[in-house]
Amino acid sequence: MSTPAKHTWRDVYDGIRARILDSTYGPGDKLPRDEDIAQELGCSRSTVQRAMRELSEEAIVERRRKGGTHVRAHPVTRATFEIPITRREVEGAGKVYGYQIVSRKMSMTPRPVIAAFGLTEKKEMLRVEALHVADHRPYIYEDRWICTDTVPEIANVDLQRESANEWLVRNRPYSRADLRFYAQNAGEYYGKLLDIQPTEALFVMERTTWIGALPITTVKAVTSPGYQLLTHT
Amino acid sequence: MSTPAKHTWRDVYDGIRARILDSTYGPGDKLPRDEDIAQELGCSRSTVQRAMRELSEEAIVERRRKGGTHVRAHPVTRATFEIPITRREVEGAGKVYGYQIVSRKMSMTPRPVIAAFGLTEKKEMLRVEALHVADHRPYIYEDRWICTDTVPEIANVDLQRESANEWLVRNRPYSRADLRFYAQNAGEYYGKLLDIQPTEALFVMERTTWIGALPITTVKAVTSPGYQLLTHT
DNA sequence: ATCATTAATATGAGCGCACATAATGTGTCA
DNA sequence: TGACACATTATGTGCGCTCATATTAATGAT
Repeated sequence: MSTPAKHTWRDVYDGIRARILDSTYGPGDKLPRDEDIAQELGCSRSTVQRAMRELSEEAIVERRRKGGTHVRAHPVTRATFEIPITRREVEGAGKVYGYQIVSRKMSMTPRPVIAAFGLTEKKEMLRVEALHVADHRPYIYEDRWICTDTVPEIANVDLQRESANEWLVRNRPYSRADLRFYAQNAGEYYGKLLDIQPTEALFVMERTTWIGALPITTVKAVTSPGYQLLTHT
Repeated sequence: MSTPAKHTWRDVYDGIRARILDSTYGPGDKLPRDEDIAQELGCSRSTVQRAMRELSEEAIVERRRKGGTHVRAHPVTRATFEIPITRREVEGAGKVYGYQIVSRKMSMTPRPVIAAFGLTEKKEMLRVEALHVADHRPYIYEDRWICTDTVPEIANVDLQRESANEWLVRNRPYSRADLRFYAQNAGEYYGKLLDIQPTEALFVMERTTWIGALPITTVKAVTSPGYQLLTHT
């Protein structure tokens, strides 16, 4: 049964996707060539290609030159998260944002920081510990290392007024970011800082950024209890 | 200074991106029209469009019809994660995968499950609790609710042989997925199941899927201590 | 049979054109 | 001044063509 009147790439996308969802094409199956689909649907190959690229980017389908298009045999859930600047996140939730620096000093990078950046040896960097506050309650504690070789200007920035978070993101765009999520107990240290029990389970986000091959900064953001990260969309 | 010899969309992409990274175009700035960029670079508008779409999808740039293209004033970190089938994740790490069902029975959905699906009232669904094992140690405990109205065949599936996880993903593709990450203490219940102290902090992933408007399944996957989720790429 | 070389082929990309769509700004009229 | 209809304009999409690229499959030599 041919299905004409598919002219927009979205139509094609929906059509193919529907056929996959209703198991007309099962996992591992090979789809027809773009050109054949185009002819069947009465549209041009470029339109089919546009639809296929979308399906491919969403990990629904796998494409290989000469190999053709296959429904992914081992589906993966691919999810996109948006991690905004903390101040905007707090204000976006209708809360009062606050920020205070806990410490700021030059130090030699400990092993975990060296590993995060993928460096070969110790280095002196600026370490900034700060607390983000929402409605006067601790929200996120961040332990940040900034590579002063890459970002020397940071020495002259008043980090009381503007968080390192914001200053960096607005002045030092990165070309690569690594993210890492996990859970850990508050312990005595974070317990005191966030004003909670040391046994509490905390959600932690680690973020490391580079410009080209040069390290910019790595942050360990320890969220207060109850924090959740949701998929965008 | 004009920059000719930009012919592939990747070249254009890199060029624009470099100009943003080195602050030639700062946050909020308006970029030239696609056509002007095309002319300057000596390529066609469609090539510029291709590059721009990429920048737009990566949240580096914002495009509006008639409004033009602007560098995002408030950059966000946008990260993509891939969450594979647990068995493949374990085997991919070179470990021995095991799986056992803890319980399986029809029950009325509790409030959190109703909320996850966005239902208006209670419903009877199949609840499957199971433990994923890596190298004979507890790896992930999953507490899953499956909507038997949407997936009646699940009643006849031998979930001892194939995890609900895998069966569903291979037989019931979803059209929408919601994800939620957070941390929680193991407590007595999860402590016993995962063979750890009740005070341990655990990383939890909740995943809810629909086909169209119909609920398929919602899972709370409680990972064992030390689990980390990394960005793909 | 085995391996290296070569041809065939499906997807990827670029171009130029036309038209669609959605915002924005402008002009008209009260 | 303010509200509303309308023209303008930058991006979005579709098409048909061409060539590039990556693989697979066929071919031939050893």
